[in-house]
Amino acid sequence: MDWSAHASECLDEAGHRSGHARRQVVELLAGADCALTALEIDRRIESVGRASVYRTLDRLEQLQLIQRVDVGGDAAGYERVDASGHHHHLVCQDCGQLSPFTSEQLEDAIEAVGRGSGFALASHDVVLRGTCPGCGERDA
Amino acid sequence: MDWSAHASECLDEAGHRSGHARRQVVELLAGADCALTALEIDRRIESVGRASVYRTLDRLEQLQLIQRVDVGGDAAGYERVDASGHHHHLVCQDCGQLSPFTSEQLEDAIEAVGRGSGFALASHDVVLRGTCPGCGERDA
DNA sequence: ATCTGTGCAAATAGTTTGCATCCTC
DNA sequence: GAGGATGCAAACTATTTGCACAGAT
Repeated sequence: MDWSAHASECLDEAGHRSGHARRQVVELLAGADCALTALEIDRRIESVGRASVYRTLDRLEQLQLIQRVDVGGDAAGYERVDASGHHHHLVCQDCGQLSPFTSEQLEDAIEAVGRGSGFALASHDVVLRGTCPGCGERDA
Repeated sequence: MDWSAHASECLDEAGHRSGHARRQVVELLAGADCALTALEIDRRIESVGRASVYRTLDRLEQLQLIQRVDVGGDAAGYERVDASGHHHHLVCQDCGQLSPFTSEQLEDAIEAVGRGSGFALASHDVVLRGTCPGCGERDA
């Protein structure tokens, strides 16, 4: 089952109804490569009110079907949470492009911090900023 | 030399002048335990316009004397960059408290990701969210 | 039929900008 | 004295809320 079907099911089980706005937002997120901001989503979908985009994102986040990603810009990004894999983000300071990465070593280190801190960790974000290969070449 | 003197010096060298607002913002940040938002700073300082707070924060960030910290709330936090040490943040989802931590293992893992990605890393943020020991106890 | 989802418009919150004035160098 | 720093108020951007109505169950 793909994410969009899974998301719809979870929303239904949580007692939410399926409207036209919700379907479109879920659809878009299902096909997205990486995080999208609420405004990007709103712009890409005709005939859906901005408020509905925000409300749908809230519900999805509450159910942990999507995750908020703060990469330092003005607007918050949202991307689906895949059962398959958890990832983090590299942000290019020049072109603004967002690329995902994974690192077991990193996850291990975070887990160790959690154990040492006494906090019961629920989630975590890692954002690396720098110059991507493409932009680095251009400058050189 | 403490941070506030260092910051003033850097600002001067960058060609900025020292006014009453700048002095107060630097002073506050120098004594802060962890990140403060622009609005917190504004509220804590009488007789300084909000715009001056933002402008001073911009200049400090540009010179890398402070660092912006996004912990997921609505407002961005700012905290001084100490030569001594670089740290990250644990956020309690219940009480909202922010605590700093350091981890060499984590820094190593990040460096490794940088090498593997082709990105020239400039900076990075790590935010861990969970329940702090105090709030965990209270719930139990 | 009921009660939630939706769209619009207005309200809010954080941040930025324009401009006249003050004050540092 | 010149030019940056400051404060105020207005502008802006992202996000939230109130409300009437359409639509899902």
